[in-house]
Amino acid sequence: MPIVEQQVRSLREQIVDTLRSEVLCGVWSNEVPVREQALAERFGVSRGPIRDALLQLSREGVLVYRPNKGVRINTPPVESERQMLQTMRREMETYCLKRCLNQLNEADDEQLEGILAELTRACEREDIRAIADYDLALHRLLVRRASGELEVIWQSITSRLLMDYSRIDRFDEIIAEHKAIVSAIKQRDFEAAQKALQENII
Amino acid sequence: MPIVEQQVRSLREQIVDTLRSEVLCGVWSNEVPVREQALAERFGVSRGPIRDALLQLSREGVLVYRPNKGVRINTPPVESERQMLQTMRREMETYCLKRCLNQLNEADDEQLEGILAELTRACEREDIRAIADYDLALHRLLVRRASGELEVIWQSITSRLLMDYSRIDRFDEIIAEHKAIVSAIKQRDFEAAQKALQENII
DNA sequence: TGATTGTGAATTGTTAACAATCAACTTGAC
DNA sequence: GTCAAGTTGATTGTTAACAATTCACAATCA
Repeated sequence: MPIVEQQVRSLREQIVDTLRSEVLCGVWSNEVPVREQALAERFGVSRGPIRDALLQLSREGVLVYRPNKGVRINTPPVESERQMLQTMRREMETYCLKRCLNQLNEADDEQLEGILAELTRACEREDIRAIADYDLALHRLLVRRASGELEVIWQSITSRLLMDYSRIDRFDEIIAEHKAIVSAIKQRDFEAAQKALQENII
Repeated sequence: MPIVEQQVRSLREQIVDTLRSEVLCGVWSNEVPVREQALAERFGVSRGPIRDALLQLSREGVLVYRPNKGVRINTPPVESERQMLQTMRREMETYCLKRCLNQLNEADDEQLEGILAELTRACEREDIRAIADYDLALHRLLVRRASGELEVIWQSITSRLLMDYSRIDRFDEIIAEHKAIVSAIKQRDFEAAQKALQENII
């Protein structure tokens, strides 16, 4: 079983995930414009799926789309906006935790442990991109188990929050926080899990 | 000056707005599958822009996309999920109100009055679709003035909430509530406007 | 009968060519 | 030298044809 569940993913979704991961981790420069043709050649596909992916990321708030001018990387939210989005993310993940906690099974627990292990390894080698990916994968799992239909909204909020990736630094804290979350979830302890979640989303 | 500001809108965005409005007002049957070719012929364009629009509406939670199987209309959120989304919407619009209130100008006031007038007329002729459109247009104006980048998230949440359009019935209440909102905004009275907003988002 | 496997029409996914648009540059009059 | 209009190259927007996939239905076999 794969660590991160990977059902049938369309070409577009694979491209979206790759590009989002890169943008959020600051791999892309804000100066260099995003060109469809260049991306198409890189992924070995035509411009069609690339356009799909860019449109989706625009709709997600990662990129900004301007008619006839393509896309550019969005700017991070201002501080007050960021705080509001944080509040919303906490609200949403708390809801998802409450809703999914009692219907999680052993396979879910194993998957959480798997993601946690990968996250730990990513922290050890200080791989920012992998850290962000597995961090989000863990939270995403909870959202998905609660309601697949909330995932798109959750993703938009979280992507906006990650637009300034400044918080990814204290690696040991990241590991400790996520260990606490997984541990509480495995014990089906809602209060503890919620507390751990709140402390992780800062 | 148009009632609802309508800058340069791409073909795709026009299609998205039309389709969203129709789906949310229950014009579409949940049974009849959505076919790209049929929509393309209806709008007099090729399947490309239609695909773009359907993908965007999927990302918005109005439609559900399944690889190689097209899209279907999403189901309304369960009650607990609905309440959580309501909380988030209130949170967000309160923030937007606070942020934009003091930088609104007379033109904005006029626009709000214009939307309110259209909303009233729509209520009088009991045009559900127009009611929903102008209702959202009023709220959207506040969100846009606060932060154009929040609009996509706001739209996702609101679209999900409108998936069951059951609340659109007491027309006189709708008018009164929005009159209160616009009145308080024109006086730049944050407390009153917030209160009116909270009572409108139920 | 019931399950399974082909078969073909319908539908979505992808591609490449073409049209429309934009931005930068050149040209030329003043 | 400066500004305006025209030109050109690059980029996005749209289209229609083609490829891949799915679904319904019929044919086959145990």
